[in-house]
Amino acid sequence: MRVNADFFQTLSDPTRLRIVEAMRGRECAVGDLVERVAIRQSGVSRHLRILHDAGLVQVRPDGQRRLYSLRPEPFRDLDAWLDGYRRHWESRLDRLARALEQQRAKRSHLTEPRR
Amino acid sequence: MRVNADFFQTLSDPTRLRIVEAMRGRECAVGDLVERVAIRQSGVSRHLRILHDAGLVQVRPDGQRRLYSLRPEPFRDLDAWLDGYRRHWESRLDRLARALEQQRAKRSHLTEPRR
DNA sequence: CTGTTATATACATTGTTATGTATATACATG
DNA sequence: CATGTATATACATAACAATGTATATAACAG
Repeated sequence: MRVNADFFQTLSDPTRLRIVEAMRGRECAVGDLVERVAIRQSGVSRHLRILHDAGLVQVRPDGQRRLYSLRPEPFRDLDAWLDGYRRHWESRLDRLARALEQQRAKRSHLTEPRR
Repeated sequence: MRVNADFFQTLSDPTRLRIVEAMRGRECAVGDLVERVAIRQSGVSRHLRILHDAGLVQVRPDGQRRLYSLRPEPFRDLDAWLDGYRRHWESRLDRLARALEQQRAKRSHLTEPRR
């Protein structure tokens, strides 16, 4: 999915955004989410429907439950969309330097960027 | 500004998103934007008001015109918000490798002032 | 088959939002 | 000051979105 107004629209509801954040890194049944956000089950199901139609989540049946999880693509797409704005706040080099710094602890054999 | 539902809400209108994208990298007067998006001047002014209230744009008077431009912070904040989801699609190392590749071509140009 | 649990959907309601028209304000120019 | 240009805002309208209640579907347990 490409990033457009509909994508932002999907994340523009507070309850729906809470659902997305609750799903970060884990698979959730509808009932799990009802406990975490302050609305009725019907509301959660509707939000999940919207998220699914928008391609943000995927579903997998598990007995009588349905396990929802985030799909990676939309987030990757949002990251790509942000690329067009990155130069507003830092040069790619700065960004790279920061990434390198974060990385250094784990991987010391990476090439220095400039030189 | 932290990234919350209101932030996404601000970008969730197609016209408003077109305005943001039209302002990418350049300062625009209201009249400039009227030419680019298909609504009346009053509508553009209202959208700019919303973008300004949300902290996405800044204004600078220039005679009888008002020059709008994007503020960097919200985009930086969105990038930081995305951090929490990055591991869904690639490791930081993959990300770094891609950044390095993109950087290689432009590197000398960006660092020229320091040599 | 019956009762129970999990999830989805139809409907009504209420609140919000985008837009155009009309008007106001602010600055510029002569 | 008078006129023109650029931008902002008030108001009315029409479309949309989120929610709860009630109900439907589907799977499971016995």
